[in-house]
Amino acid sequence: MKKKPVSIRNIADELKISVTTVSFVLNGKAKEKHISKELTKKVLDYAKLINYKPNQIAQSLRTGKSKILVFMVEDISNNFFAKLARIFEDIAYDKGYKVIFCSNENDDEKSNELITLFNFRQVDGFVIVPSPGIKNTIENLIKDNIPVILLDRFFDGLDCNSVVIDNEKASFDATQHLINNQFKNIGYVTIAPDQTQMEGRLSGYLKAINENGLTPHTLEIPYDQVYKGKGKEHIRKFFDEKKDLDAVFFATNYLTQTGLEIFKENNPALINELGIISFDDNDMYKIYSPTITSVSQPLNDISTKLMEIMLPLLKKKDVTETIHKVMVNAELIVRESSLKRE
Amino acid sequence: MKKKPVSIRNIADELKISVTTVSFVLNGKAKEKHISKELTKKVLDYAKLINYKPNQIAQSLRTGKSKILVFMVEDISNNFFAKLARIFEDIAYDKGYKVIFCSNENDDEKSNELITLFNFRQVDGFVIVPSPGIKNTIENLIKDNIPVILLDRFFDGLDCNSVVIDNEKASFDATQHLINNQFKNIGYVTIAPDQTQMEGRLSGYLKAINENGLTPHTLEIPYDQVYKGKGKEHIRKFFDEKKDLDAVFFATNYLTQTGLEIFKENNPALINELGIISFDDNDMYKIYSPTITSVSQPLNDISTKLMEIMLPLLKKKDVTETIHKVMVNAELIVRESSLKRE
DNA sequence: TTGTTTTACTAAAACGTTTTAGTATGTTTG
DNA sequence: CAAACATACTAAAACGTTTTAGTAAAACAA
Repeated sequence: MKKKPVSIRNIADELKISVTTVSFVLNGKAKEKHISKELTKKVLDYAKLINYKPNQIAQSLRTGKSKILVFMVEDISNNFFAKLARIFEDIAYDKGYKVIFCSNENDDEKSNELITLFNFRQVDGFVIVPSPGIKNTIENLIKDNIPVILLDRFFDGLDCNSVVIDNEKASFDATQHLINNQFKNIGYVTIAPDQTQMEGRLSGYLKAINENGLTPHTLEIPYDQVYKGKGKEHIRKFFDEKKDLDAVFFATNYLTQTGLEIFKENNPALINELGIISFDDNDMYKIYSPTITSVSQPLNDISTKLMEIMLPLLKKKDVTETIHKVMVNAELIVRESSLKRE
Repeated sequence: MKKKPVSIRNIADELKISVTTVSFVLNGKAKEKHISKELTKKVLDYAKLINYKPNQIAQSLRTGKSKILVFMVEDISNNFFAKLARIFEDIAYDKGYKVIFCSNENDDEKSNELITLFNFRQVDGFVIVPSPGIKNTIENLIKDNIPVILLDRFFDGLDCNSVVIDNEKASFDATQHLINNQFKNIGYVTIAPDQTQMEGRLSGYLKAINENGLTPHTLEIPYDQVYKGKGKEHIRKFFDEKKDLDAVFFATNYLTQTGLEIFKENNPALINELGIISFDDNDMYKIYSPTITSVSQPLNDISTKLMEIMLPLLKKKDVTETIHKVMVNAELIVRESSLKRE
């Protein structure tokens, strides 16, 4: 049966000293607390011998720190978030933190529910890909002095740490790249741009289109339509109506996949003429026919940045002391689909 | 600044009763402990009013239960595992459990490290996709009476709960399907079959080949080669040497992607003649050209089964009382790549 | 009336730590 | 030679629960 793990008490009893002393030694405060070298060594040796590991729960209760971080994304099974999570996980474990992942489906109610749940269960910090309507909840977290970093998108007018990519620039560059490759009628398919990341992507596209004196062709699909699986119909209709498009820029990975599905069904030949760029990369894009050009977010940089901000934040008494708003650059991975082909 | 959350003590003080009474009421033991209806109602109402949420850490310390489950897979950013995780997460939260995901990279050392870490941090249960050499560690967990369910693969001769698919059947059916479609020289590309799931897949293939009087053509890539990125070279060499193959069955998702990459580079036309089946589905397979036939694992069934086994296990005093070894059937999703095309 | 049972509640211990506020020595210092 | 300080350690409280082992009063039984 389950054997009881050794406690600090066992060590104290065995060595006939107090738990206080053992605790001091184990926490590296031997010097500061004037514990003699010999005793310190004895404690350390014995602790090692019996393979003592502190009970994290007891530690948490006493210190108020759980050593747990929450990493809340839209959908953990989405390739982009999964990859991010994987890297974040590695760094966190290294630093002695556990990570709880969860998916909010970009839904406010679910977001609020999860945040409340975890906040009451005393997690130490949050990384959050926020759904559109939780500005208030985030504000309250900050008021409660809980470390929060927003990821992928943020709220205008809210002073909160964030790590995002420069969506406007990435989108501008991608669009300009299509234009440089002789595409003239470039469509843009997006979900409703009511969040900062989508707003940035749209304005980057429009800026490039305008600067080059071209005409914009945009399709904005309401978010609920996408989740109801109606996205495909909208996109199909868009292409039916815009017969003269020679290129299309999909603002998310999911939209690209839906778009490719439609091309395959309706007009397989088209795919080899049309210029195509996808926001967010996918392992399969490099082996598709044609290979698909994509805007790739630097996953490693993002995760590393998140931790660089989070770790000092966890130590602070006042999380509003310094706010970091980090913007990293995405990379355009040029493949066949964005080049004029004969 | 951070306001202290309300505790059971606040309720007791406010209502001028003991914490014991409050605790009883809050735990639904009012009846059993003879707390009067009126007082019970008063407590409940007041708790609701001040939005009391118990401190989980204190509960954990007292009860020895953390309400945390560990879900350890090979790589959480792998589509198959990510999807599984997502479903498991949902069910777990529903039941009041949090889930910590982690990736062991199919490496024994990393597996052992993570299991030790979490075991000492008193998690309530494990779902583990085991790396090849941790039979012993798993055995020890069971001896310590910790709930464990193995996922995707298991160990021969170890009495441990497990949820796996019927790999042999799935693989046999897939191979037979190729044969039924007039393919005669069917190659099989796998990583080293030293784990039960790979063993099953290989033997299913061989069985179908033998029953039909065909010749097997197998490539077994050692695991370390794959992780070193040498997988591609092995596969390329295999196809160079086996010019007469008319079909190929890839035993994992990753191998399929590598294979497609090679076809694309070496002989793009081939891909439209060759019979191709992939073990494990991918969102992109249905929009590839040709669409790729795959063996798809029933993610929902698997996650549901895991929870069905886990929940009662968490209540038991003796986890070896009943062992569940569940085998679910995979589904062959037939697409263009496995049909003879002209 | 006395004893037993039931009802309605509570005091205090326990979980395993950390930390505050000590004590009892020995060593300097003026 | 007393006062101050440094050294080496410890008792006990605290974190917020759950649970055991009660108690006091009311109800019932003989």
